[in-house]
Amino acid sequence: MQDLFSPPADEGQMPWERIAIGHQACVLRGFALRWESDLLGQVQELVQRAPFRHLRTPGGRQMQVAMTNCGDFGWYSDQRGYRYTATDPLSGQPWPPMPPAFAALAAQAAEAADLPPFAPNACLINRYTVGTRLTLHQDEGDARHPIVSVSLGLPAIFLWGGDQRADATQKLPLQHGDVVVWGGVDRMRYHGVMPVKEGASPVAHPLLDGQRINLTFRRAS
DNA sequence: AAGTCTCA
DNA sequence: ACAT
Repeated sequence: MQDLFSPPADEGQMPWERIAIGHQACVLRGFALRWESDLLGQVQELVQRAPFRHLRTPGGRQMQVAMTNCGDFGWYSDQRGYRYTATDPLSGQPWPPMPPAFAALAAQAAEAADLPPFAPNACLINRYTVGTRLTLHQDEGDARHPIVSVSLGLPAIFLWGGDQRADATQKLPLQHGDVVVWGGVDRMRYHGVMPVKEGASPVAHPLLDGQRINLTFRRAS
């Protein structure tokens, strides 16, 4: 078993690139590639304990993105509103614990983004099938800590907006292994995902067959 | 408004 | 623009 907190031996073969998208926000292209095997294996196990499901927004609409969580808290939404829960309302059981490799990736991404030490206690796992989108929104949770967002599988166009919903948006192409980090003054910026287009999966894996999987790390409180 | 529809 |  490999030490999850040490870089793999072939780290030099997996370069990444940092692109600024704000004062305290950036895209880390390819940053998650060296965790690919761990991430996919762990997500498969997590989903058996806490399956993907379509949540309802307070407006009563069903979300296109299917979601589940791991960690001490999970993001949840229903007609009563958004909140973080310690247990999965579907099972009544605590959300599955956050795998050490997840926490390590999130911490190292925040460090690579020149943000203060980050220890997430919530990981939202999103599944986008072809045609699925996510409209502009702000991430809840403790805004003193950043958001780390990991893209796996099909590519997507990330919408990166401002502090107001009506602010102009940039379209950022995200590929398998890319990580977006936003904190500090950029923590509450609106963001979303354009409808995911059909395509060939960049990696042969059941989880990524015709799908995009996104991991979003944060501190709920 | 973490959604969907309609119009220009 | 619109609703729960």
